Amino acid sequence: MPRGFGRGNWHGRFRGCGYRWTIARQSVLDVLGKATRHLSAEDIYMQMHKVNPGVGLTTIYRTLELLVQMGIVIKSDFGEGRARYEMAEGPKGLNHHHHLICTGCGKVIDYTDFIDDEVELLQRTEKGLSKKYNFKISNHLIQFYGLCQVCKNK
Amino acid sequence: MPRGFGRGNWHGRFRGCGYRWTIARQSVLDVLGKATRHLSAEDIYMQMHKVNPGVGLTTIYRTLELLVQMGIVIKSDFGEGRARYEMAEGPKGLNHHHHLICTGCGKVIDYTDFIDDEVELLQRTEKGLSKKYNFKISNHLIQFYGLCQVCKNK
DNA sequence: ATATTAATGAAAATCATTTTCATTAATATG
DNA sequence: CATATTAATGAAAATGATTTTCATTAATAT
Ligand SMILES: [Mn+2]
Ligand SMILES: [Mn+2]
Ligand SMILES: [Zn+2]
Ligand SMILES: [Zn+2]
Repeated sequence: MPRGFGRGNWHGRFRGCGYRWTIARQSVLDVLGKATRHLSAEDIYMQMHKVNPGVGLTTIYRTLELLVQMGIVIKSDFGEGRARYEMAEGPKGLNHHHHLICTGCGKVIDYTDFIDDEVELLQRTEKGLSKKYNFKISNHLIQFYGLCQVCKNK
Repeated sequence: MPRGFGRGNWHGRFRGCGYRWTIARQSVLDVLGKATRHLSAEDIYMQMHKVNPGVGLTTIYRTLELLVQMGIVIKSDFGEGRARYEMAEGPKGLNHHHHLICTGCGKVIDYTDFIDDEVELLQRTEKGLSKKYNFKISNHLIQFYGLCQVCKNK
């Protein structure tokens, strides 16, 4: 195993796609892997700066684009004018979920509840829409907006 | 009725909110009212330029912001890096709908064919989420991504 | 007709993201 | 290990949609 590159088989995964395994890429994955929130590129930059001050913001953008394209990271738009990122697969495995967004304070809650119901409905809806509009649906975006507990009581 | 301002009771609606009724605002509503697609601010600017060359892009942005805030216009993000706008209420009355977005060519299809199940599921989900996360849900965003008929056959 | 001030246009600013280009470092090979 | 290849990187500049600034204009009330 190459020195300095520890856990996971990220190295192999990257090499398998023809990409090099670099400090910057490892570091972005480290930061996202430890994150409990949805991070912006700059959030990641600041976290990383403590450990790897040499890595620039540009590289972070490039790395994130790559990770999204590889399906390792999910990019979301919560309407703040900047993208946010999170690992596609949490510690407990695949992690398809949707978001509850507080329009008061910007807080974002992941939810996986009701996903089963949703999946069934989505399949039916997708089937109907595919047929009616001759559309091959491959993905969906579902977000709920409202006020969180804190903002509600103001 | 004030001269030069024809159809609708927009004037009253604006005055009722303490806003003035201007050529620019009328013109934005004219363009959006006639549109059959989702228009960007610049689309509107170009359309309007033929009729009212004096109105600037800045004013269009300001007007759109106002119209969205008044609930007259809906602002959407289809992932192109620019917002698109459409009337909230079509000629046939209220017009809540979702979008099918082609990732191949960018085409956007409105669909209102909510399967009853979809409405029911949304209500159930909103209810469940509200309870579990103490969230007051007021809105939702649902978009399907895929390939349109044309792009599918390539 | 006039006063008030909201609305506007033009230009500059903002700001997240992307592009450019010279340099660095990951990898393959001997 | 040394070296060649070239993907990856950092810094600085560019991009582009949207917003802000500020002096001017025009909608409204009187
Ligand atoms: Mn999430
Ligand atoms: Mn629409
Ligand atoms: Zn909140
Ligand atoms: Zn298409």
